[in-house]
Amino acid sequence: MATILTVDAVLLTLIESELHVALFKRDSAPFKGVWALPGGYVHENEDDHAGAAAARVLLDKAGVVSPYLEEYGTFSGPARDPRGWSLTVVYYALVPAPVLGSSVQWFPVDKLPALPFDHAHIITGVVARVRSKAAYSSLPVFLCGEQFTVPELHAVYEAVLSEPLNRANFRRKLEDLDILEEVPGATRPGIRSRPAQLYRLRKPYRSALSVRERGL
Amino acid sequence: MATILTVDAVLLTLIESELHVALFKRDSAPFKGVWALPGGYVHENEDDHAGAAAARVLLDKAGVVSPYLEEYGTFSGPARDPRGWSLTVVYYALVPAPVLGSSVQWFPVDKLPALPFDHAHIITGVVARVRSKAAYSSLPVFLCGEQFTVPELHAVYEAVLSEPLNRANFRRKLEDLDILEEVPGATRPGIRSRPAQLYRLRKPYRSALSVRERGL
DNA sequence: TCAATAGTGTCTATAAGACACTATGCC
DNA sequence: GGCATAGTGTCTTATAGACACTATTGA
Repeated sequence: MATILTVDAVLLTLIESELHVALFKRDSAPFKGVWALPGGYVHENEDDHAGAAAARVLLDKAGVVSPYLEEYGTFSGPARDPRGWSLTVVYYALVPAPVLGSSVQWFPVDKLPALPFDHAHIITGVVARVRSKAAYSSLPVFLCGEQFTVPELHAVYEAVLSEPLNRANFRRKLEDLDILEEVPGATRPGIRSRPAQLYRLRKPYRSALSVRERGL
Repeated sequence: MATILTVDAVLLTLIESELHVALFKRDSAPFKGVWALPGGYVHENEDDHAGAAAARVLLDKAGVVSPYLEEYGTFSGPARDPRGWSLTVVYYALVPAPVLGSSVQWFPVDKLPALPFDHAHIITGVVARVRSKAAYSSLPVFLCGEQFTVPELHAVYEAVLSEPLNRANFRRKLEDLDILEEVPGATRPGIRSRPAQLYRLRKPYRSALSVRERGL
């Protein structure tokens, strides 16, 4: 069993209404110096489970503590890593502000550089999963900051789903979901227009997501 | 990296309208002789990926080639296996006829014996996933044989979801899904009643599943 | 012919989508 | 005051659920 066991993290954010993924310059072989997903070995003495390893990688490499971190699946085989048979557990996370470190860079998900291993394939799969989940869950709220207005969240959904959503119906379904609460008295000023009420996630939903029977 | 990497398979079937899971008597340590999920190490020279290892385990231990085999997720940590830090990739499969081998036995999913590792936890998760998927996909057809009648499939859905489904509406939604085709001229004789038309999955759906926006 | 289950037609209730309207703050 | 965007009320349309009916076989 010389199997290589790693975790990889697909960190996503929204920049100018486009999904972007965080890539890092690899600092060791193989593919040293090449842009790739942040990842690494599981550390048996510090990681309580594979998900903890992914969280550690995100913290170390991007300084990010993501409230939403979910397993996507595994990728494995004899050919995906030049070192031999390998298996990686892929996690994905959504963050609001694109935190920029020295070696991290954000790339639009449909304009990626050449990627090592099967990372292009992995990103394709995760993006499809996120888009699909957005249609029937509250996933996209994690792309907003702690506080946000309904029109802002509306724009985020439209960006992720890349289709227009009726404003009034969007509000109605948000209301039905009952996952947001008003921030009392707080509004986001409008430029030359009416300010919008600020909302935040209700506590029970801060680290999980809410699912609707039909789409949002 | 002395990490233990395994796959485990949750093989499910329906016996007398109850979900049952296939358990095997372990033939090696740890927990030798104890009922457990079929599983094992990945064989780097024969398994093209972790899913292939799961398929191999199912074939070797249960003689089953399941048309539907999907990854559920990973379970990992320092404590789940007495040998040390371990990670298992869990797959699940649904089969029609409860094939019985010498060392395999079917247990109702809510009346399991004491299980080693975190197998009880794994089964709970998979069963929840299967029940949830049944509500909006064609998953349960894999619990039927190659050919089946609509009333039979109807009963399977009711068993998995454990709630009554309106016959007429069930038929309408099946029709909308358009995943079945009539077996020309073939019917299942009724005892003292009208025989039912036999159907089978259309080819494109024989190894995948179809998803509805709303539930079935 | 009748018991029993297969299969269909149609009405009703609910939820989604469309759209027009009102409200409010900033220039 | 008027422009721009926030926020609401309501009509229409699609889909899900309920239910009653007809159809077909075997005893």
